[in-house]
Amino acid sequence: MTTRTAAQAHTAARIAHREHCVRCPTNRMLDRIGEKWVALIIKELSGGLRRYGELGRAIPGASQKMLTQALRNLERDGLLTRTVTPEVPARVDYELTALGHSLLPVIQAVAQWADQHIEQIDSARAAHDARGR
Amino acid sequence: MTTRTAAQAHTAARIAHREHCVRCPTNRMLDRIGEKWVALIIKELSGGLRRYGELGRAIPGASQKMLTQALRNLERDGLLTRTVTPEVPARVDYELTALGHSLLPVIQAVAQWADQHIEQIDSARAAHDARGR
DNA sequence: CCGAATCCCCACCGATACTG
DNA sequence: CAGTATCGGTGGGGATTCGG
Repeated sequence: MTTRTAAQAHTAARIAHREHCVRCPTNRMLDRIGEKWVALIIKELSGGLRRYGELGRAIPGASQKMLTQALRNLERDGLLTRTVTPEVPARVDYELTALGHSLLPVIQAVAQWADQHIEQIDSARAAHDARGR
Repeated sequence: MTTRTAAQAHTAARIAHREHCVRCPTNRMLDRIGEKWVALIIKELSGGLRRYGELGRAIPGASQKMLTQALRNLERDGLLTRTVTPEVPARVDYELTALGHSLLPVIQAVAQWADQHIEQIDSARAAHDARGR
């Protein structure tokens, strides 16, 4: 296409640039940590090795599918290990790696900030909603 | 329904419990921070007051719609202020509040961890993919 | 007991066009 | 300049069922 609108050219440039933004380490990790149930899994695993069923019971909100998916992603990224013990019934244990442990302080920093400021956020939101409508 | 399967009862219990998980401050903040473009907006705003267009140019990946949506959510939570100056052409400035500034160290902690460990994660993922298939 | 596989919905996000 | 309105595609995530 030799002819295209300015809007299209602008859109193309934005799409190209988005690749960089999305691949930036900070955003990649925020995406990963922000995934559903990931933070809870890491926190639960910080107490040591856990069986699949234990995790499921510790995090009742997660469906089996989501729990498995999150665990697989974390395993893929080298944040935890998955150990299958072929006995009957089957037994699968999950445990944080060194890399996974190194992530704990970060998550705890977020948790601490959240606990300290959640009331401010709630009241700010309430005030904003009350004024706006 | 006086009669329902054990599976249904279990599901109902999980749904009820999920309410607690989702409302936990840590997860709420992770959801908020993990939202698209939020981290980038905060980082950009850490340099001081910015106009809407400046933010748009600084974050070329975000569409107007997403940028506006994210800004409105952050304003609602009291993390930034939105100031309209009625001149021609229109001018709207965004600026972090004290609460918003207090979030900066947390985001930087995540960013720092990501920068330091992104290579480990990439190599772990590459190794995992190479083995698995 | 630990998943894999399947179906399905709707929430999110992007593109485009229009307004004050 | 700074949005709002609207439409459409996509995929995340939940329920359910089947296998080892």
